[in-house]
Amino acid sequence: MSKVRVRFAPSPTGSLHIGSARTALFNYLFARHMGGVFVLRIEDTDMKRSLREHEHSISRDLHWLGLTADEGPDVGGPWGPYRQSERSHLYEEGVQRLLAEGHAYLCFCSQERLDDVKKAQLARGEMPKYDRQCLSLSAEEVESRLAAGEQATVRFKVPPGQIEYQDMIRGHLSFASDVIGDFIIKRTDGGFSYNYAVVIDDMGMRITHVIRGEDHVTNTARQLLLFRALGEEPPTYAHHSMIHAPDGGKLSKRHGATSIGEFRDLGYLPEAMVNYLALLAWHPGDERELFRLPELVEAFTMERVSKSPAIFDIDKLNWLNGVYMRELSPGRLYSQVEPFLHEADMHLEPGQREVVAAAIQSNLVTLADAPTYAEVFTADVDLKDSPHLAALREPGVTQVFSLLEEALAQFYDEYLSVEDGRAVVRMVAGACKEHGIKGRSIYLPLRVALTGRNEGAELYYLVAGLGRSRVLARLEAARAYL
RNA sequence: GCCCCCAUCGUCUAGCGGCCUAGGACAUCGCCCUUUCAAGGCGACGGCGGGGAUUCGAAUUCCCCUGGGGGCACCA
Repeated sequence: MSKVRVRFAPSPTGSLHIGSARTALFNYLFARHMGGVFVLRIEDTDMKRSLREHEHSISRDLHWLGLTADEGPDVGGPWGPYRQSERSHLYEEGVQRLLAEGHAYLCFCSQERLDDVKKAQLARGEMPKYDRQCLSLSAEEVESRLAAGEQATVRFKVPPGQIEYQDMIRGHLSFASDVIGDFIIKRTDGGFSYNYAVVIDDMGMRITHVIRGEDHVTNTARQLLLFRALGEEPPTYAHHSMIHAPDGGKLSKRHGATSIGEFRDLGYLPEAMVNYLALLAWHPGDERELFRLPELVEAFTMERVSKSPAIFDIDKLNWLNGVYMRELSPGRLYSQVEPFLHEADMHLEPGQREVVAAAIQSNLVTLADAPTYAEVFTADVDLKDSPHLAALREPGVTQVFSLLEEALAQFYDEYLSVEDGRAVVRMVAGACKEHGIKGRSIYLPLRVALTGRNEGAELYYLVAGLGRSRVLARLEAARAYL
């Protein structure tokens, strides 16, 4: 059996959508699992809407997800070029062959006539399809109209019969070919249609498995017919379901983020995206839920891809994002979170970075939440704005403040490690116990004095991450409210 | 209108004729841990769209209905 070759074939008319990203993921997983090759092909036949800028952003997003292609416009490969816009000669060759062998014919119908025919068919309740007006044109007439400078398209002559194939996900699929009209394969502007170009490319790039969205199932019939006419063996197809919005409809901007780039900007980790997208239509067969890319490669099989559409659920993505953020070491978490802090004009001292990262780690849903939780470590606090001052008026608080000052005096560095922070708080608590000072005079009062708030990270994180001078200054300021 | 696909908790899903009193995860709620917020642990709530048929037996097979989605371009 020949080596598996799959392709992900986006058209560069926008950024990478999460639906396309999942298609790319399934292609990647199948290829890697089978020890095959993952090809990236750019479908830029529509010159009007295709932008090189979009191609780059798609590549960047794929790379961010870890879905690197083995062959493609950036890395090359033996069956290129990998942009449809650079493959015109191959398409032309095929068109000439189809024309010569009677599988295609020239059509001179105007757009207006085509629209009228379609309208009439729709009115009669028929499936709209080309009425084959130009199929019966004589060679002489074609010749003379061409000579007269008339514009023509090339249409594929759809043969009668039944089209059947085995879909890896959907099983046996069958279409009557008379429901599809003679479709255009070459446009008047000289460009080639999607359904045709795809066949020439899948053929030329030796693609063995086509894994794509369900929106392509009816295209498959056309493509299969083309393969047959060209005398080539078609690839095996697998059509996965689509991603729906929470209301069951199409996923659109009004439901929030829809592109991979947006999710990245919102502070989601690629691990979470990959894991979530995989789980959206695939199941490992056991009860595991957490999968990084290599584990997915290992476990992925097409048999376990679901047929039914899935609704995008931000809550589960959020949960996964939290899981992966909590797995990061404080240092790595800080570097992930740094751009978001800077974006919020928040700059942490080197000495406090890891402490702060550790302090806020369990609060984060996305990296973008970091400034909200880290703010307490950098912002100035004016206690007179605090609604929690009553907490300071517990017996013994003055003494507690002094005990903290004393404990802190044993350290020289401005910022303490989490461990030293813990030790300081332990010292204070121990001394308080000796002096008979109760907990309610310790924890809340200190928290309010240091932050003005009544909730937040553990006290030892605050002590360590705030830094000696800030802690001492705030205790001093808080004395005015005792 | 015509063609194709899909259908288990709110959501993602397990289930491929008896292991189902339908399992897991997210969300929700409760308890525990924590003198705070989270995180974490434990638990609760919650589902086979409807109707026929096959079978000793159906969430699982078949048919119809209903609902949802996709397609029907000189777009990809």
